[in-house]
Amino acid sequence: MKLVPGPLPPIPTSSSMDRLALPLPFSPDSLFWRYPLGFASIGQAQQPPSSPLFDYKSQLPSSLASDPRVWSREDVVSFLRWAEREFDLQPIDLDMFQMNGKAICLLTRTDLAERAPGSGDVLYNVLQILVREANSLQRMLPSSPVTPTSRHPYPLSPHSHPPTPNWNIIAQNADPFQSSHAASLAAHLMAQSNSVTLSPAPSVDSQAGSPQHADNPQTFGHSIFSMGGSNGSGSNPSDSDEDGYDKTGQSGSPPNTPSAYSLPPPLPTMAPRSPKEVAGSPGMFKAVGREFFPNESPEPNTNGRLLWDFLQQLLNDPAQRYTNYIAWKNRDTGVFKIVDPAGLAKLWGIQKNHLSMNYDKMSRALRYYYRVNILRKVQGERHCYQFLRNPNELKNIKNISLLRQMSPTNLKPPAQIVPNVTIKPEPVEAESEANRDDYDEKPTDLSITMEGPTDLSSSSRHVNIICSPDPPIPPQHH
DNA sequence: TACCCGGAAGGTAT
DNA sequence: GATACCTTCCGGGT
Repeated sequence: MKLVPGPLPPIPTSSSMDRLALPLPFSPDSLFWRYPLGFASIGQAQQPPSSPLFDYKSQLPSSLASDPRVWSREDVVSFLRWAEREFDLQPIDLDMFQMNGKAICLLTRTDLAERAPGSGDVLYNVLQILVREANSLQRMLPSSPVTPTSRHPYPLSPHSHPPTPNWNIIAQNADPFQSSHAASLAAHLMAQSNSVTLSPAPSVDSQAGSPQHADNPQTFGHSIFSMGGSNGSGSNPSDSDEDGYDKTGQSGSPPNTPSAYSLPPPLPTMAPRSPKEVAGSPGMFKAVGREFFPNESPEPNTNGRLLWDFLQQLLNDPAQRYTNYIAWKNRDTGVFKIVDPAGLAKLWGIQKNHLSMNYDKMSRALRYYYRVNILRKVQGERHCYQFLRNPNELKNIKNISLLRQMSPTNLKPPAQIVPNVTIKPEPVEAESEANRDDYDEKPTDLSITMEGPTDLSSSSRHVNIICSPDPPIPPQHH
């Protein structure tokens, strides 16, 4: 029986963080992926390395990396079993910890206590110490121009390491995002790192064979949102750990390969939008892009930086981890509902590095789409919108503004292809029918040849659609 | 109060 | 510099 690690300075917590940590698809993983500096360093970055490189680290199973944030799901299990033994903890329900190291590190003390009654504090403290030590070591590494955008599976050894961000700056000029700890964390880190760049998604193939994909067969590291939701259903943030890199810091994949973040396979990556996003990591995105999104892809890559594409990615997440935020009401007709407007806006804000994003602003962007016939509002239903364009079509239209002169294609594919995602909070069957009618009332361009699956909105399915230009129609708005 | 709308101005990237 | 695509702010309506 070891001494239980003593309490550490608490990291900021809030109900939002708690929410983030567990029930929401917006899992902590994404934050680490995007802001891999590590939350534990926030506010502590200026501190000297904390505890004496504590014993636990040396006593950890040899298979475990020193930095718990790089642990895979299996590593987490190993750690928990080790902790059980080491600290004579009550048996831990491993099912409650179907997550990778990054995810478990983001759990609050309360979260851990809930998942491991009687042991949460111990686990929390051990993890915090490990994280802190890892941070300390990394701070001591020479800084590099590499943007913190990249993930940091760096080995803790100072002798071999991939590019390392300057950890010292993390705590400076913090400008907390008020609404939630997660957002605060994002704000902190983004303010320091300018790194909100979404990593490219590994190819589906790259994910194959990974045991963690059982519940999430298609992972693609994508946006922050694509990370496994820690909703208890086994989000698999750990995917990235095995697939994106190995723990030695060597990998065929770029270090920031977030394979843990799952979004539909052909989903585009979020390309850096600003030079500063890539300034620190020359070649990073190019390399990644080449790896995961080879040029042979016939599909224009919108990279998830466009709102409609972003929404599509969330809607079409194979694991349906974002249905707490946005979900199809009728996938066939392109009708979806924003289940959590504020949360979705937050995600979008993080995606775009606009931390003050809210639903009001995001909805303004959605209304912008009215003009170009990408979206329309489902009348009478709050937070319900309808895609008027197939995503493939959109991606193949170089100039979206041209859509102003094009009527919606109004695809209405056979309904049997893709099961609709039902919105959990409220039954929508009747609404779906209503929406279908609503959909039908629009002038419909049927001059479309569809081959293969006729999923209107699934960007994860390659639907070859030949769209003939539609006769101009009067703008629906304006 | 929240949602919804759309004008206007501005920012950033291409 | 032009353009696209928002972002931000706002006044107003429901």
